[in-house]
Amino acid sequence: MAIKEAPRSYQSRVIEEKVQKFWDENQIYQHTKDLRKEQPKFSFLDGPPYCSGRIHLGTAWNKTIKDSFLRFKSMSGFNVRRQAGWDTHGLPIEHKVEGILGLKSKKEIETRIGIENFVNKCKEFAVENQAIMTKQFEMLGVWMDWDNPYVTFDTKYMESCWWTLKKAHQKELLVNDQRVISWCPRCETALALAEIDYENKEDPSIYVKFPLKGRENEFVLVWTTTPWTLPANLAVCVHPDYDYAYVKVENDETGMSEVYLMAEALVEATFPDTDYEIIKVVKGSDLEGTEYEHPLPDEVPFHKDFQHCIFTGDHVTLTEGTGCVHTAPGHGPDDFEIGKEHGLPIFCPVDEAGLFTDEAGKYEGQFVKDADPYIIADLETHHLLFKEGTIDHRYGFCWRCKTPIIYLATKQWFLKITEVKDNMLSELDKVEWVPSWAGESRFRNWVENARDWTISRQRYWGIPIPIWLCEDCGKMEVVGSINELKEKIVEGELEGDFIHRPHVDEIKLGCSCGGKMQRTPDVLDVWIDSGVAGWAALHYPQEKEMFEEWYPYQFITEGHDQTRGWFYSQMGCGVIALDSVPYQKVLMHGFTLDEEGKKMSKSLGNVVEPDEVIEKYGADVLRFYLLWGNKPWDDLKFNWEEVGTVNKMFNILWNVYVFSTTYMALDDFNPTLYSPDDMIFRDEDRWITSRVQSVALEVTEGLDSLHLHKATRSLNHFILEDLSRWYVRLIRGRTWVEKDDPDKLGAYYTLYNVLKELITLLAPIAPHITEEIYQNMVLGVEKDALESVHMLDWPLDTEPIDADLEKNMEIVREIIEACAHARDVARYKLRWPVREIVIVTENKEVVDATEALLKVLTEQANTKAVRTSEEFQNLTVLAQPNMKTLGPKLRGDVPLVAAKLAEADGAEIVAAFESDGEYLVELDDKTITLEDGDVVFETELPDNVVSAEFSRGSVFVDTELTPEILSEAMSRELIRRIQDMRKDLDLDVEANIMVYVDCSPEFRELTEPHRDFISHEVRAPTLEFGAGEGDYTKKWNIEEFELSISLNK
RNA sequence: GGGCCCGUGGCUUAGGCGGUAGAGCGCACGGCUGAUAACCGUGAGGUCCUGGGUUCGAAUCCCAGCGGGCCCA
Repeated sequence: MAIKEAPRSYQSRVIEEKVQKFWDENQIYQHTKDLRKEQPKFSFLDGPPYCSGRIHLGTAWNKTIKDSFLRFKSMSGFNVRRQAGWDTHGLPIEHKVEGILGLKSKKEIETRIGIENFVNKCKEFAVENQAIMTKQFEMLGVWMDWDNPYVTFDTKYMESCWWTLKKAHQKELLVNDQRVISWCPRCETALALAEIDYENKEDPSIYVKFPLKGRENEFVLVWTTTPWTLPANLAVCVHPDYDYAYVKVENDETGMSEVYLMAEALVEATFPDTDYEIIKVVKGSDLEGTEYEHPLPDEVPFHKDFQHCIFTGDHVTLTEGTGCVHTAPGHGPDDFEIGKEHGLPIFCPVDEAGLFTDEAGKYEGQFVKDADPYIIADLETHHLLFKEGTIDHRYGFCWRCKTPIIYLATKQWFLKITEVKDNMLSELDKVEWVPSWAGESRFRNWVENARDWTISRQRYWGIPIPIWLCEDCGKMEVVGSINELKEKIVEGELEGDFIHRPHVDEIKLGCSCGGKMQRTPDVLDVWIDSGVAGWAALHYPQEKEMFEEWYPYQFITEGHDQTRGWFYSQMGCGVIALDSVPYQKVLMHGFTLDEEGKKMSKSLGNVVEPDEVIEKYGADVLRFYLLWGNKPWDDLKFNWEEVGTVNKMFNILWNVYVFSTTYMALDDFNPTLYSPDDMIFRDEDRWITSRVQSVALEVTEGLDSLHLHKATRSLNHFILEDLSRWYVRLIRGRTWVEKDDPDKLGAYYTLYNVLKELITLLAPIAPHITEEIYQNMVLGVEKDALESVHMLDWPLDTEPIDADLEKNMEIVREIIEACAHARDVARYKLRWPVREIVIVTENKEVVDATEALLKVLTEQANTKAVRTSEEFQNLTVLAQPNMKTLGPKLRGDVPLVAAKLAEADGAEIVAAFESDGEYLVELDDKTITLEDGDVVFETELPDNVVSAEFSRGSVFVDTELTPEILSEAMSRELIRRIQDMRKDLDLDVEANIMVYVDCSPEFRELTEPHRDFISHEVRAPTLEFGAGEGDYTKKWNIEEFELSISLNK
């Protein structure tokens, strides 16, 4: 075994497929888990993705966070529970299946297909999707228990869910009640708040006149955007504390004046272009009990005998409308409350499909939204429509079929969340949130506003509500387990998929009264399904052992949409079932948006598939990008260019790896054969070793605190700046030495250990490339090493960290970069050495750094000498007469003095002023005394010096071309040409060649002194001057020299 | 209307316990050449959304507003 030379280019897909196959065939995941079996537990609960068919970028991000963090935990010595979960029930799949089967309505499910077939199809669909999505997650490199996931349709899982409901019943938190709830007329089912999407929608906006009883031409003016709810109007609400005005207005149509009752504050906005007169103002409370007539008594006969009047309520606002609120207790939650308070009937002339019933009189049989124009027309006919327009506002839609929701009064099952809200809030305080505002502000706000939870659904594919009601006495029984069901069964059998509909519907239980109990036909809200995952995944309470080991969970992470979703449903279910919140720490992550910051959606056509990214750049690049692009809790604007940038980083990492293995393979390097005493380590070796440990510290802190972007940024900086751009550059010369040179070995050894450390740190985030490098490089030489990089212990060793050394290197790097800049200005090539550099600084740190890393500095600045100084002494000082003072004083002598000053050494003049306070100029006939201020000085760099500044000083580079320098420069130029030709021939790195240089005598004279050096650098034991026969000959121009080089293999 | 988050060069962003604004990409120019379909250097480019306040000093803290996003009424 030995380190093999790595493939020249980074081919992510090839590597990733190979690595995944390796994991698979060798059960690496299982082995990694086994390795940590006896170590402290870390329990994690996977928020179950919905089996919709394909993962999207957000799901990929979610699982990447989970996988990276859990791999880190595992390497840090924890026995991690990471069971995958799947959410399978509910409307989304029912819809897909309806589509597949060509069903158009809920009714057709029962009449055309039958519930059993439908439910079977739904299950089949979920199972297929689960398999597809599992493959996608595996391709992303996610390690979870894919073979043993929790699935919400699993019988044991459902049993735990039933138990939860039974607990709720025992605590009297499960009630059946008539309330007004959000309803989807397309799916014909109740919806929970979490199942409503809000989007903009255009609706009618109408002002309706309700005639005040017993008054001629006086009306209450009400505003509504849902004309179809007017047939159910039973009252008008006003705010007790606001002022209400009687407004007199001329009716253009009839020419008669009419009086409208409305909130005074809204009069101006309601009559922007009309003359009006306020004839009276009263308090809202004064209006209580005022009677009015329904506008459509002929169309809806119900109203003929009903007494309509005005009530007061604090829910009335003055933000829009008229301050007189149309109230239909059958169609609005607030209205419902008002109705109950005043003993109104809950009049709801609309059926489950959203069609008006016979109670709606004229409108019977019409779909409510379709009836809007007819109702408006009827109002118009009665001259009761004051104003008609449209409004664009936020409106709720069914989360699955996008049908606008309506509010209906129906009997449903509820969990009385309002009664456990306080417990939820105190449990919330025990949870650690990242970021903290996610819990302390956002989630708290949501819980504080919690309402009772509508958990019954009039659908098919879901966990059947385990409630049986006696047909005779009405007694209610909540079944909490399968055994309990078996015990109480009197009719029907437990066969087939007995726990799902329709089989469960056929099971009847015996009642204490002697009657039979029939199951309530509803299924559960799917948010209950996932809400119970904490214990249902462990089959608690049927099985207790795992529960005791793993509950509660130390960590969960989901997107911010789960504030109203899983964070909440788990909290609610947990408090109801176990009086506790199931999770201890939550990372709330963001959404993936498109490049413009818009939501990705099929209709916008801006969806980026994870597969697409993996295909192009690989899973590691995608994973790294997702954790690098921004803070985890901010929304991520997906950006292809940025992915490309990450890809570049991986390429460079690969290049470093190729570089390393090329030489290590060539020399058959094996770090286990040497002890550090056998090798020479230079400052740069100690530096990179220190650096990688500092990075380890940053990565650990970043991952630990879930500031994942800090971990990736630290790694990114290290790979690019420290390792590739600096360390490899510094050691390049050392790798080009033959034999087992201790200095070269020191570089190899350091490089090897730094790379090993780096891939260990990177392994949780980029599991494939690191495994590939580990398999070749580490397992190539360390025969006793663990079989996978993911089994290694997390490396954290602060001992090699040398802060001074890191600081010094930073300074020296800056100086070297300043030198490069100076050379650039002077157009003086890096390849040519310089005589001297002078670092001018008053900063002691710079002087120290220069001394400490002199060798690095000398080599990289390509200079023969380095000097530090507090000032640059070789400046030429130019002295010139100060015309302002000397002009009047010397007059005609000025040019003479100027000439003398120009000849003189400026530095001497400065010295004279400093010592004597004056300077004497000898003219032919007299001596002139110049005082301080009579001369102005300018400094000038000598011709051969260029300077550049860095943050703590300046560098002066002496570029004078001495014969020695030129000789070396030409030799290096020659080497460069020969190397270039070697590359043209694609020679092996270690291949020897013969070289003939046909050039002028001058060039020969310049380069010959370095003949041995040249031979060595280009691996040419034979290096001759003069024309020679070669396999490959090329003509070159170097500066003014023309030459021809021939190579022989 | 309420809650939360975000607003920093053309793009993506770091910083955010107050002290002269950092980076990457892109662009322009130059360089390097055995890691090289790489790489390096330099440069241009910023009212840190706006307006107030606190302070010797605000991108940072406070208030108000504007714009965007999410969630809810």
